[in-house]
Amino acid sequence: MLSKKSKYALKALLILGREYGHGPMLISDVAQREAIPRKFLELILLELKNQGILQSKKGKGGGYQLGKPPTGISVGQVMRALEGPLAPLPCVSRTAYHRCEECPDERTCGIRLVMKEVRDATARILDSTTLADVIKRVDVVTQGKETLNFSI
Amino acid sequence: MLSKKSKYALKALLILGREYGHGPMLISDVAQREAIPRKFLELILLELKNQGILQSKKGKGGGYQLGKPPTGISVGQVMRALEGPLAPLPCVSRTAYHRCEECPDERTCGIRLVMKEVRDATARILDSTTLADVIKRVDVVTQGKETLNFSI
DNA sequence: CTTATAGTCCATCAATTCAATAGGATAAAT
DNA sequence: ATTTATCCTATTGAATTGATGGACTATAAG
Repeated sequence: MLSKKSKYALKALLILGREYGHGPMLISDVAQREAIPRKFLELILLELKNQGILQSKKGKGGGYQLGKPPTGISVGQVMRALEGPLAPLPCVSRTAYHRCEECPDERTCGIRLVMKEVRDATARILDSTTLADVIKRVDVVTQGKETLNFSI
Repeated sequence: MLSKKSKYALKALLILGREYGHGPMLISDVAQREAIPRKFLELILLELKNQGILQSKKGKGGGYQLGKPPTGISVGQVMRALEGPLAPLPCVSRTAYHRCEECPDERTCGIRLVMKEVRDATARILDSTTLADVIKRVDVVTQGKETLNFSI
């Protein structure tokens, strides 16, 4: 299950993605808009900044903004930054491989064979989906919904 | 990351899968073969039994065996039995759907859109892979390895 | 019917992780 | 200098994870 931390992070990044190009945004504003505990969000955004995903500015007129355009930040990148490797086993991670201590022979481990497939499928999706993609898809759905409401 | 519980469970089930048709096997034997803490494995096998995946017999000549042939037990089924839904969000689970409390509108949630893809991809793999499939794949690899060693 | 065998069940444990909060330090703008 | 806002460290309570101990129950064999 996705942690609240990651959920909050993605929500925040989607907001900052929509705001991209309009200067920095306050933690408090993001927190309020998404009903995220302010102090908790502070930690999350700080971490994302230290991972190079966000930029920040202190003092008046300060706040947070994306470090790159939303087309350049993938969901996979965000989740790895906060939760570590996407892979269900360390021995099938591409970005953070290390062997399972208890595994006598990696090549003949059946669990590994299956989990490798899962990790590849997951990475294929999350690494190819950018914040911009998500925003666009939400807009399409939202648009569709509103049109539907109007037509009633 | 896969919990040790699930890892132990799958290892045990793969052993029991190979042994299928030869009567019950002792917890202690399974534990020893895979270097799993005996008491911990006891809990796991009991849970798998209560979930209908395993059968047990008490007393002398007793032990555990698969409740169905290894072709009839999928990895997805095992993981759901022990860890709950495969889905990264409750709102994208098919087998255990319930909405995210904090989500104002499910239809327009971008995170949901992405995570639904992940859950579908994961479920497609894990639900279509049976214990028998895993065993067979391991045998193919093992066979290949041994042949390779012989040919040197 | 007694005994050895082997799973069942309950309770507890330490260590870690998760979610959240608190408060002072630091940097920047007016 | 003061206000604003992020930065950083520490702490907390609750839940989860991984593991262990011991008493109880069912069964087969003698």
